[in-house]
Amino acid sequence: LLKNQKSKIIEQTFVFSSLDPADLNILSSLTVEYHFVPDEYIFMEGDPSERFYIIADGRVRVSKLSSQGKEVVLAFFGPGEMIGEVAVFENKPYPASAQALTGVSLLGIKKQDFLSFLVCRPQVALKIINVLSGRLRDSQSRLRDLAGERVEQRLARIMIMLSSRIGSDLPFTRQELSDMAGTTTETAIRILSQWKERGIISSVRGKITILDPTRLAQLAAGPLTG
Amino acid sequence: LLKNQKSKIIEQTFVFSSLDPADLNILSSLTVEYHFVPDEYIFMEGDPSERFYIIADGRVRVSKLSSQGKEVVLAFFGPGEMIGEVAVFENKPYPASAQALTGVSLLGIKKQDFLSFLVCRPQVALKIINVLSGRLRDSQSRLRDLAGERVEQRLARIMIMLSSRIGSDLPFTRQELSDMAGTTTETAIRILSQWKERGIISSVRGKITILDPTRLAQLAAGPLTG
DNA sequence: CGCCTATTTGAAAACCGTCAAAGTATGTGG
DNA sequence: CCACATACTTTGACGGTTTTCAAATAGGCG
Repeated sequence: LLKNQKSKIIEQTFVFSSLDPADLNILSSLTVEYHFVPDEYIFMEGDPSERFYIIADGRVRVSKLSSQGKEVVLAFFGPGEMIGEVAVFENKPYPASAQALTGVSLLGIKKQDFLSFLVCRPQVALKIINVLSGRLRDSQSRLRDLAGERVEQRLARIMIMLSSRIGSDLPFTRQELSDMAGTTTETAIRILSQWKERGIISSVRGKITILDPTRLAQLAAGPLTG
Repeated sequence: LLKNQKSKIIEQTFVFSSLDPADLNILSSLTVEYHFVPDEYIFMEGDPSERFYIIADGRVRVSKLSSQGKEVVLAFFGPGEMIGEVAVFENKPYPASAQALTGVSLLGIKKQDFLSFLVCRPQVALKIINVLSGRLRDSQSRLRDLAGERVEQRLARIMIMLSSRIGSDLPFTRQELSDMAGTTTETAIRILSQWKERGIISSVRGKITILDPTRLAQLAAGPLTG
């Protein structure tokens, strides 16, 4: 990839959108390009963290394993988003695994290079604070859901969250949804079957379409409380 | 409080520990002192966020409510830690409620004052990034636990996490523990009773003492897997 | 067509929550 | 100092949600 193309990709991310051309140039010269095929792991939970990545193209799933080997999906990320940054800022191993869902192109930046770059660019630091704050908010909201809400509600909320990001066509299997909601494939299937009967969703293999966002939102809000 | 005393408090926090005396002076002049009695709410989930707080003294519980009104505890904080910063950085309402557990003294800093201060102090911004990264890591680790582990394991992990921060004497009721683990008081009691019989813990009203950290760690790791 | 994966369904059981009741510390006021 | 209120702890029984295990069906792709 040419440095010019790298700059274009970097410029389109939220975190680096305010960089002037000179800084953009410096930053892009610090990046190295990486490619992954579908299902390939970009890094694994516990790996030493050498760099973080900006997603240039494709979709990435970030997950952790429970002690029983059950996969718990933390988040999905797409073009323009960062992954692996928590490990870099804490100077610790990656806290979760990242797996390519599609073909994925990444720009990687070495830990030390980036920290040096950051010290002189408080604007970028503030944007990173912003991104981390948003992720923390999401994460804590999901904590509340997992600790306090029933499976049906959790599934509804996950689907609403996903549809707000990628539209009403959700390219996920029931297993992927159940991993996100912290439940099992079978339970997810049973609940989605009910929804299908009631006309709230339709689905074909590996894809779910939300037909009635209003009723889905009612389900997400909880059982008839008044 | 004298400005000098405020500076001493601020200086002892991780985030502001590297500030030089001049900056320390500026920052402490931006703070206002607040006091809360036990059980009083410092702010509520959904309140507009005007400022964030540094804890000078006392302990604070941060929690969210589920749709059924069940309280889910996100974290406890003590002297030198920040609360309410996510709301400030995102310029959104507080995502959770903060309640004083003991008598609490706080230093509050207005949103806009702090953001202006931060723009010129990248060192502080980097420390904040560090703190947020750590909290995100914790939060995601708890997500994994809630989604993938059994109640006994979650309780064991919570207690280990707490004891690593405040020692082997845990000043919490079973209800507080159950709110942290995302379970009910009764279930927490049943499990802790078993542990007491097995000599892993002892307890008096409102306080639990860990007697056998090794076996507790085994429980946290999960059922005999091999 | 054959293989792999996704979806579906059923039955049984485990885990945990809910409800109810009683016992036990702690502190308060008389 | 005792009585009483309050909050924490304990125990039992029951039931519901969800998981687990098993097996069958169906869609997509080489």
